[in-house]
Amino acid sequence: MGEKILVCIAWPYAKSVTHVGQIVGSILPGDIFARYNRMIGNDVLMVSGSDAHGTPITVEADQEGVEPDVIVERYHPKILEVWEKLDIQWDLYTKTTTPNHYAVTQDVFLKLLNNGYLFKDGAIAPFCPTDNRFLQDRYILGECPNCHYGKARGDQCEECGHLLEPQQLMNPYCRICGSKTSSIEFRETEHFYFNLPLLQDKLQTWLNAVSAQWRPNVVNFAMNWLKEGLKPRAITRDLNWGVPIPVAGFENKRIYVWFDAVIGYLSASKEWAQLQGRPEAWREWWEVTPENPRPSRSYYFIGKDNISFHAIFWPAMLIGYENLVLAYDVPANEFMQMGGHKASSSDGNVVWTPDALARYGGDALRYYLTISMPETHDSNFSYEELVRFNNDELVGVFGNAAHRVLTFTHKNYGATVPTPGEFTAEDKALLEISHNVFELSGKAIAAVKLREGLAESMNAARAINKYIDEQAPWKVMKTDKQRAGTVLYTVIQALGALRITLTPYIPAAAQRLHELLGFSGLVKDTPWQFAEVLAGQALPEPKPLFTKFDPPAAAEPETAKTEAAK
RNA sequence: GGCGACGUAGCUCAGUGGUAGAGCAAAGGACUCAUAAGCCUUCGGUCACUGGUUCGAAUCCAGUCGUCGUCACCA
Repeated sequence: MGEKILVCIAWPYAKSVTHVGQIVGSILPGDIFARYNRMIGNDVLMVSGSDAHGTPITVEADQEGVEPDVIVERYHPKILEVWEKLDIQWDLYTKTTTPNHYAVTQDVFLKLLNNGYLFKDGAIAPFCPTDNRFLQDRYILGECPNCHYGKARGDQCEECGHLLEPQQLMNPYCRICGSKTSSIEFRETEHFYFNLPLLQDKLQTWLNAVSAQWRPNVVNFAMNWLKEGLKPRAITRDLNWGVPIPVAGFENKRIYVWFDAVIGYLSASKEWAQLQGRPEAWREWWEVTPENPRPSRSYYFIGKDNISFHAIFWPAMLIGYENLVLAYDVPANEFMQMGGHKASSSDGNVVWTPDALARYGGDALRYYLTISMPETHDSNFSYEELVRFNNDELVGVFGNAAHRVLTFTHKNYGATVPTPGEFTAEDKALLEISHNVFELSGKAIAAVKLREGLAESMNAARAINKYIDEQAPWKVMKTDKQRAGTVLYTVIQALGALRITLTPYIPAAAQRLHELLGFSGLVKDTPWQFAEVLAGQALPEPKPLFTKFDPPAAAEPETAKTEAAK
């Protein structure tokens, strides 16, 4: 058995069906990485789920006049459908409303409390007498003291961008009841704080040791945060939606979402273990012991907005809990813009994943999103580019290489893999490429350079087309059928290699090629290594691997705003 | 405003001290097995700008401009 690999993927809000920016930023890179690791024989546990406790969900629930759980239960099943169509191979995709997650969150809370990392402190918070509840900053509106915009929020004025404290707002009022007659009060309340300064040194030591290979934006961001000095951070709120606080006197408060969401990685691992019928199995990935100081390599696939939570707060929580494995790498991606502008679901400037899937399917979407993955800087989504990459590269380069050879073999060699004769230098060169692509692409994927890993396979596909043109088996066959058969055999070996190396990227297409080459079983369970396609192996009737698409109509908007999809 | 990442051919991007690269787009050519796909050739860049270090800078340093993120109640 190989190494234990823990693939943790950022938890999407359960208030939409996910947009392609979320897919390209964390879901897809995690899936590609996990699939590769399974194929090289590593023992992968890949988990995530829907985050139910985010503020946007309570805002939406308040607007609709329903319980937050109604919003969650509306979207969670739709999200599961998206994973199905996108071929995301989870070990478990759960949600933060499970009893298990509540229990694990409370356990972490109590452990940190007992270990001395939490403390209580008073705070002054805005309170609405009409609704009889404390208000979060963004539930308060008022006049901005800076630009005098009338609907500034308690945390920030959207008009001038000024960061605000609720007390600074002029004529503040409650966003829920809208009452301007009963003025907002500022009442005393009490909360638990996570004493991050106590963990500063241990965090620094850990980061210094582990981050040498991390992406520069992640390392610099985290290091800078530590350099400025950590401050205690409140982890409870005056809310009624979230994980209850397991301490007497705090019945009307909840653990705040940023604290419980990251615990999801641990709670999901435990839930997975229970579902396996091996409730202790999660320890194999998580539990640090003297004999096993690094039970697994854990990777956190997130967007750049999430670096502080995964490179600072969550590691601090794990250190405070003791004996749980810390991140091995946090390969945060930059953002994918939409039509040249920042993606924003509130502005409608997003492409919903189900829309993109309905139009072009999983292969084309996965391929395009990988090609344009924002690994080093922001990228940009457009349907036009998606169609172009599908037509030029999937259809034209890879699909064509497979189809031209398989149809030719089918017509002229009795639908079996021809028996090769002597190999020429050119044959050996292509066979060498077919062997090397495993190491070249694998090395890139292992280093989480996923675009590069895909490029290695596509370079091999280009080499196939070049070789076919140079060898011209349709010409050679007229005088030397044995020689032309050797050429076809050679190309089929190269296709056999690509059906494996492309599996993490476009699993459905790779499976189709697997079958077109006469194999049974699942290519995703095939080891990541060269395997000969044996001479004499029967080949089924060839079919094109991919479908060509018409370019999208020019007038068509780049971002769909279908209410139904959301 | 502070901090960080990024800014390279029309487009998407690689390249972190030694004579500027790939794919696509564009132009031309040879071929015909293939979803008129594929192959070959050509065209195309004062590497955001200014200054500095160096024998030598896309690459290191400083500043400027632009994009994005973050700054502790968005996650």
